[in-house]
Amino acid sequence: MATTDPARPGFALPLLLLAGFRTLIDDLHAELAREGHPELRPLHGFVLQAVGADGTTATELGQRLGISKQAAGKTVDRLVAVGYLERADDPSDARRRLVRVTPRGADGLRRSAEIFDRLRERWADTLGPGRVDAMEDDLRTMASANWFRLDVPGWFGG
Amino acid sequence: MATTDPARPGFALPLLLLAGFRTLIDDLHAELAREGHPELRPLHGFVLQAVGADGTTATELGQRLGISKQAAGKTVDRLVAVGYLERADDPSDARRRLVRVTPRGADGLRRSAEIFDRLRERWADTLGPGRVDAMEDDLRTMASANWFRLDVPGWFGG
DNA sequence: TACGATAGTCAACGTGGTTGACGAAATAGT
DNA sequence: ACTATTTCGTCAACCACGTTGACTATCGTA
Repeated sequence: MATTDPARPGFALPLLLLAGFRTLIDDLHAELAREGHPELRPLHGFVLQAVGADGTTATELGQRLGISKQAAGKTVDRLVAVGYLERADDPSDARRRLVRVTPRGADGLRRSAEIFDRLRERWADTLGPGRVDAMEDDLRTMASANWFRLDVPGWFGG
Repeated sequence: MATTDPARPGFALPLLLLAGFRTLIDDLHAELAREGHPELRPLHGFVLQAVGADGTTATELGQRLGISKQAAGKTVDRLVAVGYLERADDPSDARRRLVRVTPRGADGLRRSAEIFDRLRERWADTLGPGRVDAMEDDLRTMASANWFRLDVPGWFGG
């Protein structure tokens, strides 16, 4: 049974996790901007990922992201406006409007994956062998459940 | 020089850091709600912390939080409305409006610190000795800079 | 065929952020 | 002592992201 070390206050842990997340995301977008994607916002990458290679619909996207279909629809609107997503009619169901990643969106997605890999290597090189693996494993243990919930702005604000 | 392990894709790390942060904050607010503070939102705790025991002004708060004075003022308005902050005139400077934590706000702050300590102990008990310390140390190494920037909703969204 | 379920959109609203403009008060400079 | 500048707070307009409720169009089925 651990007891609270005054030098290790509990509130530091969430702050550090947030700072780590933020550092990675900021580094990603700085590099993404250099590589021709300055309009991409942190949220957008997650949305593109959730749309996936096969495309989806706004309602399904909302379910994947843990937000309402209306919110998903509005987010798709914005991504369409900046050229990362496109809409198409579904010939087999006139109610549905397919949402697909454009070539530009796919390029951003591919570069994001590469940049994240490079950033992880940088962390691994700096921290030493096994440390990033251990961090990931520990986080997987403690945070098992709520993975793909990306309603961050509304969740944090309220 | 590390190279990318297909079983350890780089994009998992930020997701796990976010999930860890989110788990802690959700657990905190679930407990806070049980202890009589159901209105407190994730952002609010950080704002109360930034106001501090001595009080501050909207402009200074904005600087501490990394947001504009106008945004800080609006956030203070909302916290005043739910009874966690109060405003008072500064007798030595008629331009300034002092922002102070109310007794209710101080209670929420104190409980938050205790709950975070308990959550950290839970993590330490589950993960084993030294693991949380190591995680904190590693995150401090990698995320050194942008600690107290709490413009999360706008940063993430855009 | 008529009806219930589903997809998408519109409208109104709340929270959190931004910039620009402005008045009032403090401070600095002549 | 009187301007000139700076600073604090606020107002207004706007954007991003989320919510709920209502509505139309379409699909699938009893």
